[in-house]
Amino acid sequence: MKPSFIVRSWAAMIELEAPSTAVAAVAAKLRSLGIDAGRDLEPFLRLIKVKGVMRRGVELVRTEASKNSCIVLLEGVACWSRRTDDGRRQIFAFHYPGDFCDLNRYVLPQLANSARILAVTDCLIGTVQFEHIEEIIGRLPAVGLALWRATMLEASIFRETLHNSHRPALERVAHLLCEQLARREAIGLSDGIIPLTQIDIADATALSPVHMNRTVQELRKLGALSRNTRAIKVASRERLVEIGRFDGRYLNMPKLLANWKIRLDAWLA
Amino acid sequence: MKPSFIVRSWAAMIELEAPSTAVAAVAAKLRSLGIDAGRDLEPFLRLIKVKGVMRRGVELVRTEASKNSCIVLLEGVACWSRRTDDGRRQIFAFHYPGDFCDLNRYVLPQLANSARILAVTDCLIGTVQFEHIEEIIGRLPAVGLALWRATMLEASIFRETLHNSHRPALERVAHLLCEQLARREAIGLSDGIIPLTQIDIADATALSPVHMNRTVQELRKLGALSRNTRAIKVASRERLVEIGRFDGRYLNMPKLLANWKIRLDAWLA
DNA sequence: CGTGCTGTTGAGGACGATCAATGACGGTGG
DNA sequence: CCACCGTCATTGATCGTCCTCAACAGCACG
Repeated sequence: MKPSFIVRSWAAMIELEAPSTAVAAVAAKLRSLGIDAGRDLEPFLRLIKVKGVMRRGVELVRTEASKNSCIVLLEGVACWSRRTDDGRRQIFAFHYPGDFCDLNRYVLPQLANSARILAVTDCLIGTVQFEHIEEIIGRLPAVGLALWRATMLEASIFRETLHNSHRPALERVAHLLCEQLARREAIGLSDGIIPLTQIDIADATALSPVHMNRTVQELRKLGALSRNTRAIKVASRERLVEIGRFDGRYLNMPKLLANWKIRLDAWLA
Repeated sequence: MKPSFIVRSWAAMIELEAPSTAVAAVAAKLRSLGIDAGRDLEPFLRLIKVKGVMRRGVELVRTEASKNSCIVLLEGVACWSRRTDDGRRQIFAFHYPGDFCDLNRYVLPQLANSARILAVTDCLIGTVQFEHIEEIIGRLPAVGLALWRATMLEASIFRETLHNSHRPALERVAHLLCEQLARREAIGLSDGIIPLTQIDIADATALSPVHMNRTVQELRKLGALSRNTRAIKVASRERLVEIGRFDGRYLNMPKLLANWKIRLDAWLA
């Protein structure tokens, strides 16, 4: 990620040289939440201030000055994590461009807890002031509902993760990778590469790195992941969906998933 | 639960003979979400229609007629569950009086999925029409924010459950019981009895009933649960909190938890 | 050209699942 | 009142998935 477009100005995002992919990702996300592209989208985009690049591994700290704002991821991958009792890192969910990383703080600030937002890769982030959110919700109620939906979608992902987390390692990892693949495709990242280390995935599935590695090898052997690279690259989406018994409807992206083969069992029972 | 107070009328809840404990529970819940008791509370309570008693084990079905409404639990215990691939029941969360069981359907109806609301004990339920929610949110924005908070609180519980679900059985069960205890105390149920079967708890912790039983026995041996009854009865809250390393701040009940001994580690790190 | 992180492999051990059987309790109907 | 039945609780034995420890290889980085 070249830092050429980093601007710390407080001017509006769309007036800046924020990468077009970032703007597109945020717009795609908002549209999927029901924001009217013609009327409400632009006013909201104008609230996003580009903050800058955060290096991989650092916490997306909220400085004292920006305590009353929340973070929008513009480029890269972040995660919502916490330390477990034994000092391990647990990853609740990954964030992709267009995601609001800590919108929960707007709704329940007193709950601000031990969770941390970490940059999993180098990240470009923006912020939105709480007061601006409050103002636009009052002015455009549809935006309020869209933000509510954004948090509900996150809850839906938590639920699915919870469901997934008590399944055997192979299915578990396959399912997680399916989700990441779908969410990346939803914002135009369709190269099939999932830019996470095996350790990242281990922390997100609560598997040991060792067993994670064996599981990845198994997925490669089964033809779901590519064998030609150290990176996590999906070789066969169908295979992965099948292994993970992935039913992506919890992600609220009907159009995208129309192209996917999806299990129907649970919905017909 | 005597059916004497069952009224299927559409008159407002507080004008009915809904048990006072139910009204108190709903009111307590709403107040904890930031509803102004003097101004916004009563208008909201008036929207709740008492529906009737559901027997233990049945699904809290939404009839066609009430498709556009959501369920408020008034008495008893319900759960949000799903069938796993192998036919097992998985419980995501329990519901107590005052909880909105499916408010998510109001926000993201298209996501209405394979999840089911089941009565874990006999339940008294009420409903609120979506149109009434929409109306009151428009009129009293504070109610809208409170409902958003309600869904966020649920998400917070999911997150904690996710965190908890990768710990050893003993801690896991102790933590779950702590949560149920706290949530019951919050609505005035302070007898220390948790009206769940070991099978219910097994389904909520993804443990086998056999191992669940051994864990319960261990908790009894450790003095956390009472040995004098078949029921799950807490003998020592302190012991249970200690074993489960329970930090209840994710529940958003600061006043209640002031009496609890709570771990501070994660918050100071 | 080391230094650190990530990926990879082997061996042993633990936690919890599974199978199977029995006991205890509550409700139902004769 | 008692016999019956279903659900829940309890116990023992075996087995499997995944963790842990330990060591090493490969790649990226300064």
